[in-house]
Amino acid sequence: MPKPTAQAPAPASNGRPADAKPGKRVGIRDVARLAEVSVATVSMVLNHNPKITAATREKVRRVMEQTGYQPNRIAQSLSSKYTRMLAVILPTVRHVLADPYFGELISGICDRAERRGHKVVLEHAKPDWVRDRRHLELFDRRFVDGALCVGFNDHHGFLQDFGKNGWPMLSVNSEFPQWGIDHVVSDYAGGADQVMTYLFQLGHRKIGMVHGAFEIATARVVCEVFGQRVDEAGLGLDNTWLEDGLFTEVGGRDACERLLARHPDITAIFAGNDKMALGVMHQLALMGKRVPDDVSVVGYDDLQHAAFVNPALSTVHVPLYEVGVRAADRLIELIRKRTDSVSEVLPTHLKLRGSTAIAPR
Amino acid sequence: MPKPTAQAPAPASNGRPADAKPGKRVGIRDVARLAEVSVATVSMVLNHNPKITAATREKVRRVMEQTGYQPNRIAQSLSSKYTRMLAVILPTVRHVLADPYFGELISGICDRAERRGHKVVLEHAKPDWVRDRRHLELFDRRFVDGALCVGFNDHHGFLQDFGKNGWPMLSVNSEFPQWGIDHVVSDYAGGADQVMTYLFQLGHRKIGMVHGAFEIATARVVCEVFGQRVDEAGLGLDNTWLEDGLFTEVGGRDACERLLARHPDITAIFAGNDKMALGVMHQLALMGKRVPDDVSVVGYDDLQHAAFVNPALSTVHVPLYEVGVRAADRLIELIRKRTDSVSEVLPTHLKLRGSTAIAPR
DNA sequence: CTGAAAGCGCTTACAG
DNA sequence: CTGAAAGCGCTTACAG
Repeated sequence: MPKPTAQAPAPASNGRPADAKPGKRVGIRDVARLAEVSVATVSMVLNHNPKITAATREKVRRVMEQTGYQPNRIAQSLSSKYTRMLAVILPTVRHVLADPYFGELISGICDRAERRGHKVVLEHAKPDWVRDRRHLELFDRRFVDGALCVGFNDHHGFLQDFGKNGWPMLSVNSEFPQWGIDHVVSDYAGGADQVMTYLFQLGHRKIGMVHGAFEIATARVVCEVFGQRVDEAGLGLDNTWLEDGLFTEVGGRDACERLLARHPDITAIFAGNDKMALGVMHQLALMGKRVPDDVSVVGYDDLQHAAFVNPALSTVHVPLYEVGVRAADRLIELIRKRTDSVSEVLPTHLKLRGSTAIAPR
Repeated sequence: MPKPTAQAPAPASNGRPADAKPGKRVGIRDVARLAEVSVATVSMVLNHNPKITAATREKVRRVMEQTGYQPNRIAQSLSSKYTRMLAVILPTVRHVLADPYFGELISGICDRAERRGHKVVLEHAKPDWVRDRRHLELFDRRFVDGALCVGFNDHHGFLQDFGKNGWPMLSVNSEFPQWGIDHVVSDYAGGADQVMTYLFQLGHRKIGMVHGAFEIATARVVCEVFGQRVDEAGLGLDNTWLEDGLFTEVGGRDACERLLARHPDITAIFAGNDKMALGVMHQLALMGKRVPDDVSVVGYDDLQHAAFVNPALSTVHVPLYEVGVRAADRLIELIRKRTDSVSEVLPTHLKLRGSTAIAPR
């Protein structure tokens, strides 16, 4: 195995210029001295203050480069208003971090935060964490400038605490109209509407809905759209065509079983997320129903996985990564007071694959 | 929907005591004044300095409680040596954050870090991030006190930079003997050994190995154990019984196909991780082989998922969450100089489920 | 056991 | 356009 070369010529990028006192990191005053300007000037160069001449700026820049100077961000934060840190707060669901839904959102958040010079700290909102008001401590003790909350529901009343205390917080891909919380979400109603239009076009009239928990606003929205479209079409489908699938594979499977027991003539099932849709497909296979020949299945989310099942799942594409990106952007604007309220909706669209077909007969 | 009560009696935990100047947060000097001690004393109470009398401590504590005082951690960090932040550095693999392997590790890290008063910041080691030496900036600019690296391999030479600069860093569940990097890992050799012993006991003699990439030390180790045990047993299995499965489902599937094309009489397949094992099982089903009647399959990792496939996967349990916990613990010790070198190995053990059985014939 | 003072390394008015 | 000085909110020797 090739041994790595022990030492590259090593530029002064380790923070110790040849001409600095040994054992001492180079600070802003070293740079000022070497560049023959004041520390205020160096600071202004650092902060892209337009008052500085191009010439001075270059002179200072050169010294910073030569000395490998890196501003101490702790000192910067103490003097300035910002920490340039964002918190991502997650609920304590087992394996949140192993869930592609969260993975996509967080990836988007991290990438954009990084690009805009912010770091991301991860927090789990455990019951005692909230009880001890650690969520406020995040701001009170100046850990972060803002927070992004992902995956919470109506039972998480603590979300209101941020706004009450004037701290920038954004809910990511879930909304809380009852609490007036800023948010960046995707268009769940629009996606559901497209699904219904599409199923009608295919001739489906006996449509079941497997929904997620109603404490989640977006789940309610999807159900409302379902109910509305079904009523408008005069299909006469009552509540027995809706089942709670708990947002899980197993829940979806069981919901499907109940649905078919009641309505063996069902020709299409709309699931509130892809996980439940996979559970539904699993159950249909067990019951000897072919997808899509006998029953069409539509999911919601468009997780990576959904394209690789058999048949590939028709679903609503939710731009999770992009939602994360926009959320980071908007939170930073909120922090800088470039805006004082965020309510952004990103479009969703139908992703047609193999699990849907014309209604039988 | 029940409206949340608008306002609880609200203790002074919002950081603004009734008797403080309005608009000003309570600081250490306010506490000192109200408690009739010096700021030094308050600071010492804050830091559990044993020199402080119980009486004084209580007096100060009471004032802190009444005023809702929270120390500004930016100021604390500037004055002290520590930021109490840890970085978790991840490779740029698409969907790292949606991978249960990483999810478990990171959960362990976050939980323990939190318990020990540390926050976790997430970093993606993109090529240009490393090129711009942002990994060193993490320390140079005092973002964190230490770093935990997860999921890297022999191509990631930048891992050596931390040690060269004296920054605390730990590799989590991967090791780099060639670079002498501190690590907390699980016992891959031991697990592989148990698998081989078990397969021999079941009477298997024609055993195939689907391994992961060799730039990962643990993958090499598993293969070495496989080769060694097979040689010791005098089975005469050459390299044609090994196939690279790329650590993915699809890779495992393809590797299985190649293996069976060459050795149709194979009775057991050992896969280097669960993902590949699932791919193997998938392929076996396609080829009309029954698991475990015709071919036994063993995985490695024991991801949540492995217990829920059909038949449930026999695999090596890797205590990922616990590895994360220990890594956080040891890193903090490294930071506090309680130790100066970490090389910890957590035990693995066989988890027997339905995918293994006595060799046919 | 406690206090007065210096200092951590920056930014930000305020002068010039 | 640049500089001298105060200040951010703590901790840490150093006296007493």
